[in-house]
Amino acid sequence: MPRTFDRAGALKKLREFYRSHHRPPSFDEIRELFGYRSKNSAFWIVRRLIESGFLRKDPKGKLVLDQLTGVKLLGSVAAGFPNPAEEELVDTLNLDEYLIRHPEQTFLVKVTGDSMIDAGIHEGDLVLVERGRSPKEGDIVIAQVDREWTLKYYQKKAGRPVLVAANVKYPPIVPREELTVGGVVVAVVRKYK
Amino acid sequence: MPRTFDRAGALKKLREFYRSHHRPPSFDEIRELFGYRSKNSAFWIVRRLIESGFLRKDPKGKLVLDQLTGVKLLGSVAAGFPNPAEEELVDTLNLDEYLIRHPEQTFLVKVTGDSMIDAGIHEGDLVLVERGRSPKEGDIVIAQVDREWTLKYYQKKAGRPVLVAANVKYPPIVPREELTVGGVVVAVVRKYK
DNA sequence: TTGACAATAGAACGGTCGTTCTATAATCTG
DNA sequence: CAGATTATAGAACGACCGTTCTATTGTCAA
Repeated sequence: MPRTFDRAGALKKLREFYRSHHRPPSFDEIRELFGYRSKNSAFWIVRRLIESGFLRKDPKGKLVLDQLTGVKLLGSVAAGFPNPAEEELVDTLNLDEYLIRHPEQTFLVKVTGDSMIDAGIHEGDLVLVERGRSPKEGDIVIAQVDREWTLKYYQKKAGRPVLVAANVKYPPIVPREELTVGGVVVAVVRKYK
Repeated sequence: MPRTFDRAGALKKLREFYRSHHRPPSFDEIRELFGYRSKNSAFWIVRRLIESGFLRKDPKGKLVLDQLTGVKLLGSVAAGFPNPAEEELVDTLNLDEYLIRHPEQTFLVKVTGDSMIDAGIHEGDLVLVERGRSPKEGDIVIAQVDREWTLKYYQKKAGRPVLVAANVKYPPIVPREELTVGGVVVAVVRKYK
């Protein structure tokens, strides 16, 4: 192993392995990945990567490739456009970990209709909904109205809950009976094309 | 091991291990996870889970817990609100895998300003940008205008590229010189609170 | 060309891996 | 209660794991 070598390329290979296998590679698999004939060479690659802080090990000695599933988070648009090639990145973000706090109570729902259009939630978007959380005023909730489930702002008027659409076309809804809230919207995801 | 046992609870434990360790547990770790004193018990748990299709193994015999990092995707809102406890779920989705096709060329940028508000992209949202892709008409791009980077629709007028905001406040921009496109927006992510 | 050093190969180690086998304990059945 | 059945324990296996050691090859400078 050279003192300096292609760290980016090496990490890329490990990342790809992790992405497709959902586990870190063994040293023998690393050997194969890099085309060596001796496991020892893989050992040195890993050693160098650990020394330079790009890799680490468990208390149990297992390789940990966290941060390798994430995507680079750069600064804001207006703040000037940083070059991702250079190391000006603010952070590395795993979208699942970033958005989902309680995986067991969270699920995705596809949005139909335009009742929340002014809140920037369009038809076809996916909303991340967390169940079992009591909504606060201003939260967007998924609630049952007339046997139908819809997205609405959760508001209060004279102590009673009111469902308000983010669209002038739809009037506020004051539930007559008990209001059934399916969950609170914690995030919106829109994929183009 | 009973013929029927708490599959949901078992999977939850394995899921939690995977989430925190970023690798599948060994049989000894499974034993510990479930409070047994013999690895053999862990072996039977795994066997049952594989038999019932909740777990599988590599060609190399390693445990694969894919789909365990994801979040349940249910039907659409208007289509009625399915109960996630029941097995009516449409799919299980890993957000990273769903949104990011080319991890190396993709990065996140935080949005400032309101130039794309009518496209449902608000200040504070994160946009997933893919570099090195030539924009098609109608794509949202991150482009350089007067030394500043902004989000705009990419349009063509008389064969020449035009940048159009999704906000009547901002007039279309016809670049005088070469248009520098930093990337194409492939997704929008908004997190509440 | 020779010597020094870096990079890779290859063999060998103890440890942990997944798995199987047999033994014991717990539970059920009649 | 007896006997059968099931669940767990515990020991043992070969295979592969990460690691270390030594040998070989390759590269460069003098």
